[in-house]
Amino acid sequence: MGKGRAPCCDKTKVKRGQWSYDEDLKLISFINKYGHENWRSLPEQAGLLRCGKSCRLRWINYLRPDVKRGNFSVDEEETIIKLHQSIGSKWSKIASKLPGRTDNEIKNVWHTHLKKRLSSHTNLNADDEAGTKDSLNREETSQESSPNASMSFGGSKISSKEDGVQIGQTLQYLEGHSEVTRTLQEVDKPELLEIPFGVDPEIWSFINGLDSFQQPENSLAPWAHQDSQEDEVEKWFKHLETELGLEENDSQQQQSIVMLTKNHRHHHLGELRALDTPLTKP
DNA sequence: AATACGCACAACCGCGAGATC
DNA sequence: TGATCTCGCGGTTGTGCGTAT
Repeated sequence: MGKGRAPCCDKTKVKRGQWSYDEDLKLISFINKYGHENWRSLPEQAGLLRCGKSCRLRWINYLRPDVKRGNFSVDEEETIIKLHQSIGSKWSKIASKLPGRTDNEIKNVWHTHLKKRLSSHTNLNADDEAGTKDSLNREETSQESSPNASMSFGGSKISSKEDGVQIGQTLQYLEGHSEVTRTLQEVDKPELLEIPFGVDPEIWSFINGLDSFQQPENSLAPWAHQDSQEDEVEKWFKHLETELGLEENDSQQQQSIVMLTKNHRHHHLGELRALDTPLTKP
C-alpha cells in the first residue's frame, strides 16, 4: 500500500459519539429499503453525517434485527471461555458460534467478566464453583434489574409484561418526535435503486409472540386495553401509522419502527422514564 | 448530599486482507 | 502488477451509571 492510509472519511465533517434516535431511524429505514451494499456511500445516501464504518458498527452491534441482547447465559460464557482457550482473541470466530451475539459484545464480556474470573481461578486456585456461582448470580440479578434482559429478536426470549409497557412508553417517545415522518421520508429516496430486502418473518413472529403484552392498571397507554393481545398489537400499529402519517400498509416501515422500538428501549429508557404525559386515545 | 471510584458497554481507531481498477 | 478501495477485525477509549465513602 505504500503511500500511507487515507482516512476512511473526513473526520471534521462527520458526527461522532453516541447515536441519536433520529440517526438510528434513518439507518434502519435506509437499510430496510436499500440494504447495505456499500458502507462507505451509505451515510451520504441515507442522509447521515456519519462515517461508513460507524454506520456499519452501529448496525452490526446494535440495530441488526437478529442481535441478541441481555446477559450471557452460563452456557454462552463457557463457550466463550473454551473457544478463547483454543483459538485466542478471535472474537468474530467466537461470535459465529454464538448466534445473535456480536464480536464486540463478546469482547466486552471477556474483558469485564470472564478474564477476571479466569485469572482469579488461576491466582487463588479457586474451584469451578465460584465461576458458576458468579454467572448464576449475574443472571439472577440481571433478570431483576436489567430492563432489557432476555430480549431477543433472534427468535427466542422476549421479556414479559415490561415489554408491553415499554412499547407503550416507546410509542410516547415516538410521538414526541415529529420528525419521525420526515426522517422516514428522507430515506425514501426514489433516485436510489430499490434493493429487495425481505421482511424478516421473525420480526412478525416476535410481534405475534407478544403473549405477555399487558398493560398495568395505571398504564401510560390506556388505549391499549383490548380484547386480545393480537388486537393490541394490531391497534398499536394502526395508531402508530396514524400518528406518523403512514396510512398505507407499508410493512417495511412497520418493521423499522418495531426494530427501533426495541433497540431504543435500552438507550432511551431514561428518556422514556422521563415521559409521564398520558397518551391521547386514538 | 456531594464526591470519588469502578464497572459495563457503545463507539472509535488503526491495521490487514481481499477485491477491484 | 501495483495502487487503491472497502470491509472486517481486534485493541482501546470515552461515557454514563451505580455504588461506596
